[in-house]
Amino acid sequence: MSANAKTAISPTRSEDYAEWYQQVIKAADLAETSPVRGCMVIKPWGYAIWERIQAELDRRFKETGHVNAYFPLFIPMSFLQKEADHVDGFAKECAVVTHSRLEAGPDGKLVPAGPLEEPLIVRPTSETIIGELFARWVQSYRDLPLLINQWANVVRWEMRTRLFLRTAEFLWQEGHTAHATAAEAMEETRKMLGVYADFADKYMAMPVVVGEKTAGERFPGAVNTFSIEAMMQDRRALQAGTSHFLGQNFSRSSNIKFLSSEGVEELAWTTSWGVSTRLVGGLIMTHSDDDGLVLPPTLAPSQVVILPVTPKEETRDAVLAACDQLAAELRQQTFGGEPLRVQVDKRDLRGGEKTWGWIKKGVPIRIEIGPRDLEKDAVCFCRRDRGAKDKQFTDRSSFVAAVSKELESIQACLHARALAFRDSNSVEVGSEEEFKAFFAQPADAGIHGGFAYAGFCCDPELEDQIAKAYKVTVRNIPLATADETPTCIFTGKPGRRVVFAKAY
RNA sequence: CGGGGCAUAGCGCAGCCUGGUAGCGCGCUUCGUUCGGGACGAAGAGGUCGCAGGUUCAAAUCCUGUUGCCCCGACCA
Repeated sequence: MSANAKTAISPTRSEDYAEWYQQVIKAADLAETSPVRGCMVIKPWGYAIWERIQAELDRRFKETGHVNAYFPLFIPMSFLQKEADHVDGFAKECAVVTHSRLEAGPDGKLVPAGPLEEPLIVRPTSETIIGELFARWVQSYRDLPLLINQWANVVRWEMRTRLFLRTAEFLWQEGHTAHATAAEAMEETRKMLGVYADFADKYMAMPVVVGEKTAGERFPGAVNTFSIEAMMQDRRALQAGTSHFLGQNFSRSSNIKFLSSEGVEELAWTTSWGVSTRLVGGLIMTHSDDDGLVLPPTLAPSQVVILPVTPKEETRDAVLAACDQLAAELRQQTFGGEPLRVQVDKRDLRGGEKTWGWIKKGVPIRIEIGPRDLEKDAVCFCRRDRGAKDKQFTDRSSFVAAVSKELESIQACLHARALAFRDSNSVEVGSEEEFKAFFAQPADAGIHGGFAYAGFCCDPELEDQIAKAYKVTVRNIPLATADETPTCIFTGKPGRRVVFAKAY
């Protein structure tokens, strides 16, 4: 980065959005591509964010009665085959294990040997293998509901990858539940969708549109799929989480049966729901600016970083001691019910370099403490959601007393900003002409469109044509207006109120 | 899987057309001067030029093959 650049990230969002995204990840040291095609390496700062996401979601899953378990990475090929739609959906992108060992070939190079009787696939998702186990575990209605979650990696052999948003291997959680009745399974599906929506909104400060997917966008094998959709700063939609009502499809294929209280053998009703490391991508594209990553305080691995300013050797020790003491005091404060995460950066680096490093990493509050502050018992601090030059001075004790409020304010500002952005790029569309005009705006550095709400008849063939013609898809049928029955802007038939957007 | 591009120091690139001692910027190390801020100077470390063959007295450079990456399409919970 050149010293006279106006922004820490180059290019800026408006110059080249896709490249800006890559550069933010690089500048914040979140992740990088690996020697393995399509796979990413998540670096400590990026992984710490994922750990924050995990911790909070795990807490919410436990709160709603779920327990964690772990199922095999490998799935016998025959399992995938049991559910017809499921095969169609995933067969094209499966990594397949066919051998059990390596041997030296004639030229001394290793070759696979010991062919397996039945090839194994690396899980692209675990419905089939978990279904097999559920069938063992469930005999009676007393065994239900079965509420299981798994934190795991999955592999989907993608053609084109982007860090966090689409990689061949990614980390996620997949909840899998079995219930005695359809109503209960549907309630579970909706409940977990709600957990995701609330988490995204409150914890990630990322507003989402909660709704049901159309038939064309449904999870392979599901009866209904629901999603949360967030608007990124290029106005495209990111599917940030999904929750599926699987009906009895997987119970039938995996034979998950139970004896009801009336002594009748019935198939269980199952659900599955997941979010992945894609959320980190969503986080980046929701809040970050042309100076790099911007983290909401809830998710920031460090919420406050203290930068000692030590211009003279004589005052150095006193400054460092004051920084440590301030850090200790700040750690007594809480945010979101947890002690503040505070770090003192004593690295022997030049001030500007250090400051910009933390700006690019997105730490919510930076504090600078120097000898002059010591004399005045003051602190100088900057909020990441404001400009890099926006310094505030206050006396030390009132800063400590107000720091939690300050973090809350940052969280609220980020959310408000994201919501305002989404709303200002969302329109109601009443006709096909308006639809065309909205999405036909000339692409400017990859930024165009937005969310278009419209009546749509949900005919899968028409949806497909629209996708081909405009590269726009129905993101979902928002639950908030699910009872409305507007006429379709394309056909005039009765339809649903849907949100259209270009999608990741 | 189709079309195009690229592969040379940790990162970004030049050199290739016209074969002849492997270079530049950033970063890194040391020293010095600076420093309430993305500094300056000096001295250093670091590369079998993606890989495998071929042509040649001589290959980063020419030829053939191969692998990987990027972009555009197609595909995509």
